Amino acid sequence: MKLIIHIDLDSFYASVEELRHPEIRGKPVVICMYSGRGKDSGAVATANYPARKLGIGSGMPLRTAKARASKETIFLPADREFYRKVSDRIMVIFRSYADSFEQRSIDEAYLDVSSCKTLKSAELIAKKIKAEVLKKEKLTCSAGIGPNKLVAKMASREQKPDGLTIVREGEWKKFLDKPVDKLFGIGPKTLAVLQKFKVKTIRDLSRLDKDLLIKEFGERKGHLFHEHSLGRDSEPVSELIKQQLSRMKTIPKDSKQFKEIFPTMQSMAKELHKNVKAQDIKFRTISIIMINTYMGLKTRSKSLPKLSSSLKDILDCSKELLKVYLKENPKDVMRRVGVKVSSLDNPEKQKSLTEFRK
DNA sequence: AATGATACTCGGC
DNA sequence: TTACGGCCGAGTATCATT
Repeated sequence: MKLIIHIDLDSFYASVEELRHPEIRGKPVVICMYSGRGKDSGAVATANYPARKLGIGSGMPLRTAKARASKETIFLPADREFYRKVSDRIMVIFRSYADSFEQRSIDEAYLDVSSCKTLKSAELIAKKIKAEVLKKEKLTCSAGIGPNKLVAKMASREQKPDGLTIVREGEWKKFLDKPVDKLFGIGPKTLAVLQKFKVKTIRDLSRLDKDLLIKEFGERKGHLFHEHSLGRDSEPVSELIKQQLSRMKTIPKDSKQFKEIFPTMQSMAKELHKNVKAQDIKFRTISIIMINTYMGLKTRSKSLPKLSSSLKDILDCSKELLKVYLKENPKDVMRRVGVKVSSLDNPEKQKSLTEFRK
């Protein structure tokens, strides 16, 4: 029998800041991503629980968050390099308890612990992990245990913060009455389509004809939505190999002129290249990403004849792509721009290839 | 028919 | 003009090449 643990850190960024600045502990704390345009331009990355009580949440424009804030609410800029270091140490702990391991994001991971055989011993592992993270890093996490990744993930969301929720095989029915957009993978776009078919709950989705789902969402997604609505998931827990790296930034002011846009793109290319070097990655495809004033996303990309790791390739290519784009779309006014490398060949990939051969 | 390149959508944190 | 970050990965459509 499969036994999967999903575990994530509770309001991670905010919790880390509360540790660094003991004087703000217990107050509402909002971690922000600033765009650099004026002092209230940006969005909320994480809000701690006292801030959530005020109605402040992730993804919210800073304006809105400030309007809802109390006098004592603390706003801090996100310091992702620092959070990354804390995360790396915690992931080492998580990994040490797993047969196989999959880090999903900076604060979240799946652990396959099937070798424990019993639910009881899986529960013990989860408790041990939580205790070790609390002792070593003074942070709490919420964990879910289930027979597959989907159920484990849904379970971990049940009790937060500092929760531990077990969902046994056959207990999926607990989730059936929840609104369908609580199902992992269903966002606003999918919800809008499902509403046409009067689907409100996960149960409604499970009763919808599978062929209809495939017709609406395509083969792969349709199948997945059907399986997920029934609490089924056959995805293995396995190390993710990096597919792409990118950097983006809001430009100082909206513009359609190359000379005002390119400097930001250039500095993103340099930042990106630092990461490429640090991780010893080679790439073949270079893309530019642009978001215009209507928040529409545009991308243009080009593949090189062979793998590269040079900054010059990134710079030359992005410069050319931007020039061509602006020439072809002279009316498009840009707000944010970024650079991405993909079609990677990195050391992780080499490792898994060797694994495969033996 | 398979593969690759490109542009775009969606969802999550 | 009253509106918003910076990432990540998976998937789809379409076209070109082989």
